[in-house]
Amino acid sequence: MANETVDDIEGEQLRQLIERIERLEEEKSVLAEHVREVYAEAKSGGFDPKIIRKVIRLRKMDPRDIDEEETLIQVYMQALGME
Amino acid sequence: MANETVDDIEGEQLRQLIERIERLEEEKSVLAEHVREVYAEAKSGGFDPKIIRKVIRLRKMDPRDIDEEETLIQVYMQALGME
Amino acid sequence: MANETVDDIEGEQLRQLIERIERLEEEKSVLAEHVREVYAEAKSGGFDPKIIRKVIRLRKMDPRDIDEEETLIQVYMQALGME
Amino acid sequence: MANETVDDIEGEQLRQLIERIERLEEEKSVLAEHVREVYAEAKSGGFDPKIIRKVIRLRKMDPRDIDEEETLIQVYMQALGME
DNA sequence: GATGCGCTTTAAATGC
DNA sequence: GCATTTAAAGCGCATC
Repeated sequence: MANETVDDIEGEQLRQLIERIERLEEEKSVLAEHVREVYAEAKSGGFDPKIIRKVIRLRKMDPRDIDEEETLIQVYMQALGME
Repeated sequence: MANETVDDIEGEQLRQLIERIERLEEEKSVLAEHVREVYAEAKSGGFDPKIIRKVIRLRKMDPRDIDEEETLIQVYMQALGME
Repeated sequence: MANETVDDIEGEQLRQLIERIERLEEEKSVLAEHVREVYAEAKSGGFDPKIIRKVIRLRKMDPRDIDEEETLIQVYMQALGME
Repeated sequence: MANETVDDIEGEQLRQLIERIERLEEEKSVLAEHVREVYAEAKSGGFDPKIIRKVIRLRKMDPRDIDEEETLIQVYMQALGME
């Protein structure tokens, strides 16, 4: 109909924004489910999911940063007399 | 080549599992970025992102559960003399 | 002894800082355990812990802010035709 | 007074439970604030708060578990040809 | 140089 | 008890 109010229009904008978000979140959920399945598959194949997570995190980091951080931890440990 | 060891094979399995996870996580990141963009768009359009998040959460809930929860909160509030 | 190095001193500073943090965190853990116990007690007394958490959150908020937020949610819901 | 209702009594129970929780949470907040202050002090003394957090986490772990985990990560890395 | 804001990570709580 | 989901904290950036 012709007599839409400004509120109708804003309502329509809001609806579209929300539906876009909901659609994207739904897609994220599907992917997250797939990730869980791969971890389950890895576990049943004898791999440790926890370690896999740490390895993936390390692969995302700059090797230089990894070294730097490990070195600092060692320095602090030694300063504490923890070897 | 013919003389792959069991370790090679397991390494290959591990690599494939990890790469599948990394690919899925990358896709999730892209979607998450899109979600952020929609929220930014909503904000620039005068909508409150925080409220939008609450509305989306409410839309996912069973209306019956929403009522039930609100009622209970009211009961507890009154028991506390908080109106 | 007299020949402490600067590193010894820094190590000692670091140790003291870390031990202070660990002590404070330990005290926090004890309190958190007590909180869990009170929730368990409430539950066994027939109260719903989840609702209690929400009530406590509301009690921490400025009543003015609570109203404002609820109003906005209603406005958005109506704009979406969700009643 | 004598004519309290059951609801009054339950309301009183609820109030006491909630106030105990709020009191404990308040104490936790105070301690958390102190923790933040110690980290700030450490930072101004030239220590890296992020590394301190990691060191504290390591100190809470069983050294045996730390070694085991590091070893596994190395094994996985090598299986992936990441050194 | 400090403060608010958004994102990321870590811890807790709920449900199975 | 484990796994998922949710709340909180820390961190970095961008701004004033």
